[in-house]
Amino acid sequence: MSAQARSRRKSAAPAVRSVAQELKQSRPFRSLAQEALLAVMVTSDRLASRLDRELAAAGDITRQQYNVLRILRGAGAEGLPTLEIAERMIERTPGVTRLLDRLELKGWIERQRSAEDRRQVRCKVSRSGLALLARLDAIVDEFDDLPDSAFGDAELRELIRMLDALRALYP
Amino acid sequence: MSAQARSRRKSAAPAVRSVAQELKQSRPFRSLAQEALLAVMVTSDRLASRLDRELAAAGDITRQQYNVLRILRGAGAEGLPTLEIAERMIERTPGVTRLLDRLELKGWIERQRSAEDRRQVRCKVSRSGLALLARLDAIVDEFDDLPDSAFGDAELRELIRMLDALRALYP
DNA sequence: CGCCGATAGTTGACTAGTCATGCAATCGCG
DNA sequence: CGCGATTGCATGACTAGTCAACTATCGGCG
Repeated sequence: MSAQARSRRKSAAPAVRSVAQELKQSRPFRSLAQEALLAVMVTSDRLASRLDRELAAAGDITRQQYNVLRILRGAGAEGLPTLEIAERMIERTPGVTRLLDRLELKGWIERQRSAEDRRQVRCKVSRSGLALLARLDAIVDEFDDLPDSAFGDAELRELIRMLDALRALYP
Repeated sequence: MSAQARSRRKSAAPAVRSVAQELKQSRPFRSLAQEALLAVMVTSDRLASRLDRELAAAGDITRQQYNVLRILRGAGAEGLPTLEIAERMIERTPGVTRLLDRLELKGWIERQRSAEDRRQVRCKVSRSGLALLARLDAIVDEFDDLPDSAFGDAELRELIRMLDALRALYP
């Protein structure tokens, strides 16, 4: 199958810039592998900061805070203990504790020590947190689905496969 | 060309885990596009934190500090003004100023107000900074070239192309 | 029962990135 | 020439992520 299958480009094409150009890098890359790794990281940064801006504009919330709210919504009425949230975020606990502090301050979550195991702190989305999520979901969905218009399914699968394989190289 | 051309897998395969598995995510993704975006970000995080650990172990330095040192080495004996460094890092100035503060404290760079334009601060790698870089380059090169053993050139080119195209969607 | 190790979280001290502000040096234009 | 706009950084106040150390609770075992 052709490389650029169905990449319908916009009228005034937004110019596909290479990683080297984005970085104003003078010298070329040592290897294709190096360029690929850098491309992954630069692309990720761009995606993340774009989403950060949209979320901040729409709901004065950060991406990580949004993620925690979604995780908690998914967990239902009983909520989740702190460490469980940390695991799903692939992040160390201390950061999560403080992130939850901020979420609680803004009134988007509620926390209370578990009765069965008093070491645990159960966290759940508040009513206003759910309302916020409802507003934000549309924005995030639109953001997430943008590639569908420019890539075919086969291409996306290929991209995902390569990224999964790449991760497997760095355990 | 076949999808998994020459992916020589190791004997006891390191198990290719999907993004969903990494995240302990219960529900599947809404779209392939969403999965791809998440794969980019999760993979980037993994790569970055792996490299972070190796650099910290080898030279008590962070990835960003290492990047600045490399940029300055590339700039030669005259060094670069602060804002120029910031541009090449795709980062806002305040962060760079403070990063340079820390680099100077550790003795890896030297700074001084430019004579021609006294608003500028010229930064250059110190002798000890160069020595550090020499030690670290081997480590980073090895890290960067790892994918060469698992991917073919055509695959890497394809990956890079898709990531470039993806970035173009989020200007 | 009582103590000891494991588990759940919090706190402190860093690095880093972001925005808003402030200030000094330089440029440009009348 | 001089004065206002621009440029180049620095500082302050946040969010976030990391490691190390500490507290409180639970569970199991003698």
